[in-house]
Amino acid sequence: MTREKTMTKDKKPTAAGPHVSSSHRAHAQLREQLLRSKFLPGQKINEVSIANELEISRTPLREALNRLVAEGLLVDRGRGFSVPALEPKVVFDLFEARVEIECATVRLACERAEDTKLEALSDFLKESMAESPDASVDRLIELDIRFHDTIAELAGNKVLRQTLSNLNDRIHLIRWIAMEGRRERTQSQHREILDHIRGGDADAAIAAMRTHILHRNEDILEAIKAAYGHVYTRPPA
Amino acid sequence: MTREKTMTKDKKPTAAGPHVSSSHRAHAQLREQLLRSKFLPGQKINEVSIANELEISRTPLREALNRLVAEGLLVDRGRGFSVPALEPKVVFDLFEARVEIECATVRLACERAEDTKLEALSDFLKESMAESPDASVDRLIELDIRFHDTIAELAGNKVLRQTLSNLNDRIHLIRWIAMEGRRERTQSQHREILDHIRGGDADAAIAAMRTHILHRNEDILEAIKAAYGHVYTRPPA
DNA sequence: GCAACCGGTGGTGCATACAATTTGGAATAC
DNA sequence: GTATTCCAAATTGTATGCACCACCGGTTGC
Repeated sequence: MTREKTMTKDKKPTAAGPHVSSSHRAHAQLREQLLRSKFLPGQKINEVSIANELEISRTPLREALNRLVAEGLLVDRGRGFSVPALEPKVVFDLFEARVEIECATVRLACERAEDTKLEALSDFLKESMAESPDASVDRLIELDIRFHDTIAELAGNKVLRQTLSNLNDRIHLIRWIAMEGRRERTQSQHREILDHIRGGDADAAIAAMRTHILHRNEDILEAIKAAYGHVYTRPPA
Repeated sequence: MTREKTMTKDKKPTAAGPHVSSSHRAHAQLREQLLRSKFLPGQKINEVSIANELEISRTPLREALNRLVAEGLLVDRGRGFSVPALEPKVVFDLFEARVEIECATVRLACERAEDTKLEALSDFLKESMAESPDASVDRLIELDIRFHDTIAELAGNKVLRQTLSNLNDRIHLIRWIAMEGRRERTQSQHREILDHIRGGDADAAIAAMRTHILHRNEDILEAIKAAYGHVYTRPPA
């Protein structure tokens, strides 16, 4: 340990906010790192090293790890934790679940979305399209997430929105991989979906959403393969 | 504390199995108690008293609590945990999410269910109907859960199945309340849904499922009210 | 050479200690 | 009687210590 034996007051070195607990920070940071694939699929989690890195003790760290397990971002191995492996069947299931819930969500959004919010979303899409040609993949994913999350918000169901958010976290890497080579398609499909919502044509919106989301098993499998290639050739950073 | 200061070996007093960790047991037991409404909605969780009751220390207990928070069975209050309140809007959202996902699931089950499994489910329903007239509400809920979970199993998507399981946990009390006075209806509706699945008529199966699940806001609101009445007049046991 | 022991080392699961903060209530003032 | 202040007890968040266990390299026996 590089820290003093007993610390008096140093809860949140970064800023002087209203105090965020160590376990909450650990949860947020680890979630971020997992989305960014800082850890390899299937890799075992070493609590001591991560605790040192985050400069906290193992107790709050383990609380964060337990939450991440419940969220499906980590796996409980009976003794210790690990990063979920990229099993094709599981990834299929995740994408299938996402498609179904996302479709139900656009349908609800068609019924409930207020016009002003739809206009705001339209504006957002316009800006996204202007920016997208030379944006980084990270940025594209960010825009993509924002679009879908906004629709979930318009649907007005927090449970569905939260569920989708969780599913998206769990397939973040695959979505990231698949985003390359789909920059254009993504944006125009978003436009199409939104237009159907604005037109109140739920069936068309659902159909567009269904084709928009990665759904063919071959596509998903290809993305999984590319993900392995990406993850195992990345600089250790 | 009633226990000795240092304990040597007493991990699982009940049996001599392959050792289940304290936090896992705590998670399972607390989940059970939460489903059975041992704690009132909105009630604060006292870690010390529960730790004593479960005869474990606060460390594994808090790990279990953190998992339950991620599962939506508890709420994080910044300082400490509490049981979610019975807010109508949230309950609506939970039921709506359940309906949507359950419908998507029957559709998949229609496409994928093997005939032998469908026969088994049919047999199960037959037994249920024989038993149901004089079964306890607990038993009825158990049968109900089993029916729906089997359909999710037939759909062959573990993520959807797990998601449904979680949603059902979170509305367990309301379902329990609503079950009274629906004993007959429930069974015949199950029969109807299954028959549609066997007939391969996805649309009919979905329609039946939609009407089967509590979906009218008035019905849900009424169940919420009854739940309050039930919960606040229960013997402390 | 290979299999079976075995000492040690790293890592996890859990109990406990402790500081900080909140809560409850008694004592006091008005 | 009500409001206020202040102290003690209760409660949470986190660090630390320890016991147990899995793994691993080496040594021994065959």
